[in-house]
Amino acid sequence: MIGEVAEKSGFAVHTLRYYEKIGLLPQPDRDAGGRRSYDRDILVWLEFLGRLKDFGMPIRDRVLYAKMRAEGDQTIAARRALLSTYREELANHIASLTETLGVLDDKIAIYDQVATAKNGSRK
Amino acid sequence: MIGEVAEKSGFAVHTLRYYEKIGLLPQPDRDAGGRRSYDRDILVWLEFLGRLKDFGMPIRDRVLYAKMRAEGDQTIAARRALLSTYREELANHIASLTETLGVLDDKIAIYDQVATAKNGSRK
DNA sequence: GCTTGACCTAAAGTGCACTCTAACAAGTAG
DNA sequence: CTACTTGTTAGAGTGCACTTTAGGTCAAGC
Repeated sequence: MIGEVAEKSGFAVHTLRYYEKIGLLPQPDRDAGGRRSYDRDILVWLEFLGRLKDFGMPIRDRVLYAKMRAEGDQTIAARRALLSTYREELANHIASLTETLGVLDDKIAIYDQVATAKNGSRK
Repeated sequence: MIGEVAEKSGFAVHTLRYYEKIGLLPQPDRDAGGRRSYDRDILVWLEFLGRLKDFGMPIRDRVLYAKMRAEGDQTIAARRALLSTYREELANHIASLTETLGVLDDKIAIYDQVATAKNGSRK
């Protein structure tokens, strides 16, 4: 079962066990042979964790978020606050990356100009 | 002099020496006491390196780019190709981050709804 | 002349986030 | 019955990008 979740989620089997150990994933049920048997909604959670990871939330805070989530409704305000902080950071980051995209486009355009000038002068 | 560049660029002194050792920065001139004396345009280069770093270009490729740059015009096509590859990657990354921003906003909105429902039911 | 502070080098250490190893168990196909 | 696959654990190892340490030089101020 862990292999299947690994394949569908894109995380390695090792990574799933590691995530479980550090508290990012809930302790799954086990089958008769002691193997992990996951709920289907684990994939939704993993997809969300992947997003948190992709934009740079450190694993520490992902763990914190996961633990609060496991504690239920009384942590909603704290979870909202945590996500809000990262939401702002992400918005700033996107703005800065968009600027960088423009810088790269400018650079590439300049390289093209240099190349064209060379071809032109070579006639 | 290295302290001044560190302060203006935002990179630590140690990091500047490390960057020099791995070939990201040119070997600067030295003064009588053997201290690094940088050209003013080092700051422009550092700012660009910072951008390459920020969007996730690994140091390996930053070094490759720096080395090609040092080799002069004959590497322009290769440099253009390298930047183009990362430009595409960056555009995709920005798209995915923008999607994630939406996901976060949705989550936050849901948390707000839950909080409102609670206050309402509490009367 | 001594201290302070900025600089120097080479090399070891750090923190993050996995990733792999070793040694084993259990179920399945031929 | 044997081989193969998939799973189990604890703990060691890896790669990246710095970051710190150890041990030193040099110029300026008191």
